[in-house]
Amino acid sequence: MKRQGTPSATLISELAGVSKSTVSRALAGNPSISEATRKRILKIAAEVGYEPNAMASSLVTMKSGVLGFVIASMENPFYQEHIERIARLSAEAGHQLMLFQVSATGDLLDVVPAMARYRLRGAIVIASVNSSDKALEQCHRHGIPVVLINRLANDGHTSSVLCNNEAGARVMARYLIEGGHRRIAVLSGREGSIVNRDRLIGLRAVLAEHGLTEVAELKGEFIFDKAYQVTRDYLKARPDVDAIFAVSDLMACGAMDAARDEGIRVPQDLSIVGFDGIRPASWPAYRLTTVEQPAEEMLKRAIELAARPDTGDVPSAEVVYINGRLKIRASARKPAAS
Amino acid sequence: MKRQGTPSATLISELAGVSKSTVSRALAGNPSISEATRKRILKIAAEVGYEPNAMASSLVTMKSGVLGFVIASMENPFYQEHIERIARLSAEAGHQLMLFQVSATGDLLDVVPAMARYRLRGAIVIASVNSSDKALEQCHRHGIPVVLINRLANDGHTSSVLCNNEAGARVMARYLIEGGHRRIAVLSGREGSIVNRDRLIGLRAVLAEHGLTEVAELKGEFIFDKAYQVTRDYLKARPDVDAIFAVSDLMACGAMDAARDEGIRVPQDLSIVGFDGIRPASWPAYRLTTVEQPAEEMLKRAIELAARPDTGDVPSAEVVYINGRLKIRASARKPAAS
DNA sequence: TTGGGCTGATCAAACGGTTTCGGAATTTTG
DNA sequence: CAAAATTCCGAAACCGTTTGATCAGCCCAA
Repeated sequence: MKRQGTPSATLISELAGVSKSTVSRALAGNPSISEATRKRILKIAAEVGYEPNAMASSLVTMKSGVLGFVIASMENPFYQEHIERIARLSAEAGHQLMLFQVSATGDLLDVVPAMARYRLRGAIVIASVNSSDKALEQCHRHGIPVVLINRLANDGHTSSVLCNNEAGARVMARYLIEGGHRRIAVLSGREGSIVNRDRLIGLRAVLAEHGLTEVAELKGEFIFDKAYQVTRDYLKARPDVDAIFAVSDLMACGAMDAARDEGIRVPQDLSIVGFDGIRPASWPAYRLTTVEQPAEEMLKRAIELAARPDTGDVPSAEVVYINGRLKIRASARKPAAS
Repeated sequence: MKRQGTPSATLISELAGVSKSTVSRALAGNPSISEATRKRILKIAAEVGYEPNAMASSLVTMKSGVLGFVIASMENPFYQEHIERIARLSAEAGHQLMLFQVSATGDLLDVVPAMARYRLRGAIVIASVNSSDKALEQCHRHGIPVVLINRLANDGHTSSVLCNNEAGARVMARYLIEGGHRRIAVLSGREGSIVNRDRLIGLRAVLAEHGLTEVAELKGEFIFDKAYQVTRDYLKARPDVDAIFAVSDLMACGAMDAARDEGIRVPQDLSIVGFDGIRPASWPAYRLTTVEQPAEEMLKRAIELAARPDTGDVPSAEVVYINGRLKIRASARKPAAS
């Protein structure tokens, strides 16, 4: 006897001497099945290890329980770290997660056909993937609600959940000011990125309130090596600078390494701060003070939005901002205790 | 007119004035469809943005194109870093990736029902997830070939692909010896882990060849903080030690931070080496010499094994070892140039 | 004229579930 | 005891594909 694969509901029905409708209802907990037969069916199903075929059911019910998660090949560990978080959260919400990867130079458009073929319930797209209007429009045509993380669309369909980057940058900026820093350089990311833009806006707003402007803008492009190199070059000339406000933790770590290699002590000679809350930033080599993105809440909201019950009407796009939290460690001089 | 969702093959067939069988065959490139109608159908399909329903086809063909990737909630960034790699590789191989997450205290068994419901083509399970014999047996009963990464099973069904941990440890050990190190401590991981065991075996074999044994075993449990703490405590007493052989990069980084915080210079006073090839280990803060796991090849092989064409017969389990590569950086004293 | 071999398309039956509708058996009610 | 209500279950249609069987033409040989 060669048993192969998972048994079907039909098999269960034969074993139990009932129809497959009954099996289906029994497993669904439909009250129109007597407790006795329900028990019996469940018992048999458990014995033979029956699991209903998810594809068959989503075929007939016309609804899918799988969410797409679209990532890019990227260096930033922020999203890498939270992929298991989102897997857990979506499992808790009763969804499966399917991964789609677009190359660094590619566009969301590259994976839309695959997403459509699997009739996704919804999709979550992280900031590092390029999502053209055309791609978003196609998703909409295919009936796949998409949620952008730390990015905005203006097509009226796609929702977004973002860390309140501007507000976070403000609190960090104020913290630096209170710590007595006045000559602040910024280590910025890729231009055109919302994350970069809003964090800079927040910083500059606070600086302006104090009649300041940044003393330099170093372009780190969100890349570790680039950030290291550019701040090392900058520091080599011993510029008159108090603090470096890095737009991401990854770049902040690069900057700290640059300072270390230049023999500049952090935070005694120079404060360095970041933004994101990646794991290595907490290591003793860095002890980076930063503002942490509330990844858990962000992803939870994103999942909710991506899996919104289909109300027939076109659900309007939502944009939700969630505040980050200042995490004080040792890489920046602290305000005098008051 | 409210169009919702992706059009079906039936719609295409009506638009083209043919039967849906013809549509199916046309898209499949079946030669029994004339070039003229094939062109016409393809054109219409493209116009309305048709994508075949993957669930419907896998329902009838009885084969699925989705691979499971089972991860654990874990600290080790090694697998985090390569999740996008595996997403890319499986896309190249024509498969989709579905993510399953088991909690740190959980077992593969927790996700087997979900895996079965989606009738996975195969599954790849990384080392940090606990996979009980029962779980593996259930996978087999459900007809899901599973491939373990850096772990072994002995049930005759599940394949494994591993870095050749023992060999890697040997080359690292020889490198240390050639560098003049004689008093070597080991910073070990969780006991019972194959990775830990084989790397220790490799190290000890080479030490024995030179009439040596390790001067201490520090238990880091594969956890950064633990590794930091235990080596810091160890170093505090200024033991007579040449080098620390850490069983993972993550722990090596922790050890380097401990040395730094103890004012011990690396590599002048102490060499520290790791194993894995995680990103932060390459940062200037560490410049860790290590042996890199050949993640690309390992994952590629794993995908091949997990997606092996179903030959009807039970495909026998395979175990493949792939050699790692010594990556020399600055955290260990180098052998004198010969 | 009959028949055989192609070509190009259609029919219908699966695949494994869910759901609507209806029906038999049993119980409650008049 | 008949009628009505209730309980429990089965038959069949359907979801969107694939595929084996079939079939209508057409060309050509016998």
